Amino acid sequence: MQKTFEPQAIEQAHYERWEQAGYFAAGEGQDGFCIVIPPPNVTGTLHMGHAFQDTIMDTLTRYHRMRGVPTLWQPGTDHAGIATQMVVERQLNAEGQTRHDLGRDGFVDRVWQWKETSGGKISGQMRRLGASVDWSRDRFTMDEGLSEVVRDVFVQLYDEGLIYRGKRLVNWDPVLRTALSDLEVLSDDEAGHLWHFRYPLTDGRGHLTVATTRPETMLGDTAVAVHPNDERYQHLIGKTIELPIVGREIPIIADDYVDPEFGTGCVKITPAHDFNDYEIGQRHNLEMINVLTDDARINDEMPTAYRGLDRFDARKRVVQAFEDLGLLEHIDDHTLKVPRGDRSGSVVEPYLTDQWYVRVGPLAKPAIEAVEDGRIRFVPENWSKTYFNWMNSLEDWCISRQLWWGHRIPAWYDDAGNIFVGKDEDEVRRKHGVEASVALRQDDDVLDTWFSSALWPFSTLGWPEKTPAMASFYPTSVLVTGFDIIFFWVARMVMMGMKFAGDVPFREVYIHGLIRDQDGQKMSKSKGNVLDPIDLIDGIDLESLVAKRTTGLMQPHLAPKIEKATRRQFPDGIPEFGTDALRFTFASLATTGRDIRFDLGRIEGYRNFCNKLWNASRFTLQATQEIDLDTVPESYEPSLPERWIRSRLNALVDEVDRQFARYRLDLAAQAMYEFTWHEFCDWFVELAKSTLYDDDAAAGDKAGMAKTLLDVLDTLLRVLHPLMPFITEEIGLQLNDRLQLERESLCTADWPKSCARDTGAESDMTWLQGVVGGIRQIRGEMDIAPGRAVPVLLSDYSAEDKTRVEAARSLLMRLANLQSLEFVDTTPTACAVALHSNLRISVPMAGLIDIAKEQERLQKQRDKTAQDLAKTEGKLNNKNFVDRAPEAVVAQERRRADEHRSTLARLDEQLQELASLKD
RNA sequence: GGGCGAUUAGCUCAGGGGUAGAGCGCCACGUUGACAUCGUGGAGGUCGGUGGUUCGAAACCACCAUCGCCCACCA
Repeated sequence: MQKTFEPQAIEQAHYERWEQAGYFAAGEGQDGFCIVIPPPNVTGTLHMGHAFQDTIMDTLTRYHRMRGVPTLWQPGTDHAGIATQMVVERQLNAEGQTRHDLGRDGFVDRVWQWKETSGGKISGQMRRLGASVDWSRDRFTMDEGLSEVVRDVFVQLYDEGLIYRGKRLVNWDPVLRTALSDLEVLSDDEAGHLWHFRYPLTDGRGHLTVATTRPETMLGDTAVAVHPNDERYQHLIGKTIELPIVGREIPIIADDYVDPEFGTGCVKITPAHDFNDYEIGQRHNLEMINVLTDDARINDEMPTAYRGLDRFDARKRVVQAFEDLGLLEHIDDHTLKVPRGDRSGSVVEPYLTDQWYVRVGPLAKPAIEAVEDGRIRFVPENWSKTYFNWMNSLEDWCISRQLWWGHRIPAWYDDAGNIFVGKDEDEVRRKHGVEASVALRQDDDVLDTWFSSALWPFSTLGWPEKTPAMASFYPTSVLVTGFDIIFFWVARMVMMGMKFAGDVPFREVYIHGLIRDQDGQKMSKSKGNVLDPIDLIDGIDLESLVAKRTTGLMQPHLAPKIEKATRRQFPDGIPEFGTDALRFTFASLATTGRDIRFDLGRIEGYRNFCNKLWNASRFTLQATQEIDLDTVPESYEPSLPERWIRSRLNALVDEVDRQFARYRLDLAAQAMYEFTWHEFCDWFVELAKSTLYDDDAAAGDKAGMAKTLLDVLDTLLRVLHPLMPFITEEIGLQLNDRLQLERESLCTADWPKSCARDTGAESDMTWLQGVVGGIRQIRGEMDIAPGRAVPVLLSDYSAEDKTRVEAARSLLMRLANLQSLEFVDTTPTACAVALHSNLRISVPMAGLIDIAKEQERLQKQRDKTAQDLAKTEGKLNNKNFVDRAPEAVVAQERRRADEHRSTLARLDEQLQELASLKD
């Protein structure tokens, strides 16, 4: 074995072997464990969030696979309608073309081509991460099979009246020229103005003043509203005004919606361009006048001077017109929520169009109940609140998009405008009796990407066929995802899963946090703080990293800033950490429901951990190399360290089981780290040396120790495997020969069963560690060179102390590097002393110890003990405490007080002796 | 306007009614035959504030402060 662990040397070869051997193939049988992957965008690449999520899913999957249940981690990718279409359109633009040059079919072909070249990137990255997905089941949301499921579901929902087509206001993205769902619109505060316009009364008796943030929409005003109880305007209700510029006479109406406190208390009503105004328009039967074209220019119905103007130019023109007419009262600065499309970033317009909707009410009800009654459990629990919050106030879901890339809506129209819905044109004609002579035209729109995503848990498992996979794995076990798509995805999967697959899509939803950079900033290309998980695995030099971060920016002027920050943060680039270290880091950071700052210090620490494990294994193999394990005597009785380490190992297995069950990968990782480094390496390996390196030790004892060392390492590797598959595989296979195992991989090895603890061994070892600790403390604080052996005298010992020392004499000698270890009745005055319970451990001073230094050291201990004693006595002197606290607690405090008193007395005694020595 | 979360060592974070924990960083000593990506020892915190419950609160409750996120139709 190499002296240092080199991840690159082993990772990829192991993965290829695993994949070829089919270890990740879906198991068969009942009660399987299944995770469906949240399908990443097929044209994207994996970012830190994916890597984090994949680590969690892979760890859980590997864990359950080792436990022997049928297991499936279902992989796949999403066609990501808008995102993908934009990527390809941008490519076309770069070639001086638009999608319209190619036409719909040509463009879609082009996207498919891009999908083929790009799709492999993600699977390559997932393989690097060690993801144990069943590649043979890989799916794409626009696969023929999945597309058919989409059509089936659409048709059934339509037939049941749960999908309908309707003309109403939608969120319209005028750059992409498509409708968006409410979720795809993000509203943020932006600085704007509140314009105060005068609208003259038709009767010529003055005017009223409206305040608006959208002057250009006044062209479509069909009323002015005031609050019914607003005394200022009572006399105006029912009158009309003459709309400036347009000259239309429109009514003044009363509606509760108006807040008299805001603005002037008069609101212009534009039902075709504002959601509230739309509602008011419905209530008052107002005309809806559309002002805009689909790319947000003033349309040809409007006064000629405005036609064709972009909405923001039109705004200026309208304001100017009011000013010219003397009707502009004043302009206030005003902060308002501006709705923008999450993809294009353009300001979204409420726009009157025909769209397809899912009637979500009937679907939401069972989906709410499933979480209420615990058939679906959120982890952490509090996310269910977020879920309920949203589910209880659902609006119908606009599912049509005016895009080319996606599932085309299975609806056809005849020339009369009749709608026929069915799987395909043939079926439509049959089902609705449409003659071949009647021309049918398919709807141009495609479905919202999330429509197919909502079907993912059962469409990937083969629904509507009664496949073995459906039988074994539906409902799936757990959905692992971020809180940002609870609404987009989780809720919709629950609704669709219950409606179509007849049960919840998953039993648990594990919600993890967002990966942020070291400063808590969201990672994004434009901030230039993105880390590529592969770069953390393989390392990357500074120049490549700078280049990567500064090319392809949407805002190239940010490049110098990004470059500077990158050079400052990574002066030497990023070193190679390896996949296992990255995975272990993710797991350690996976605490409940909070965002994660990715700290390079952590991953470095876990790379060191890999190296530690590697070297402990190297030791284990080397030190036991020459030993024939068959020579372990049948009567072999394991030594204290062996009994102890096995007991501790059992404790580890229990702990890891417990933490995996509650998705606390951080605590599981911590337990693994603690055991591996601080119990196995720090203590057991050192203790084992006492036997293995002792020329006088019996051959049988050596063989026994060797066997234990190898066994424990093997079990440990299996415990670590779900989190660190590569390094454990590499070492584990090297143990095969020694342990006469025939396994080909740890992927399919048995998960260790935990056994009973050996409490006697654990307390003996705790005692031993205390004694060694006492001596080491003297050594450390007295600056005695580690290489220098010291004599130790023991006094004030109990019979148990004596037995324990004799049983562990050689261990003590080695671990504390002792020259001698003797029991004495009285110790010489000139000693450094450590107290371990009642046992007095003395190191004679001659040549080793400075009296003043020892005095100082003991004084410090004395102060600390006196403080603790005071605290304890304070409690015991409190009558309430003694009367009301549980007996065990009181007894514990009494014991503690006794110990402190005794320690204190003996420290004082020792201090006096040192003082007398000095005189 | 509603809802959620955070506040613990210099940094990043666990914990949780019974004397404050880890990793990293820091200081000291160290080339002992797995590992300097290491070993041993050490320093470092009135657990955001104020009240309450309790024999006992860093933990539970209330309020407050600061920071963050989500949802919501104020023109």
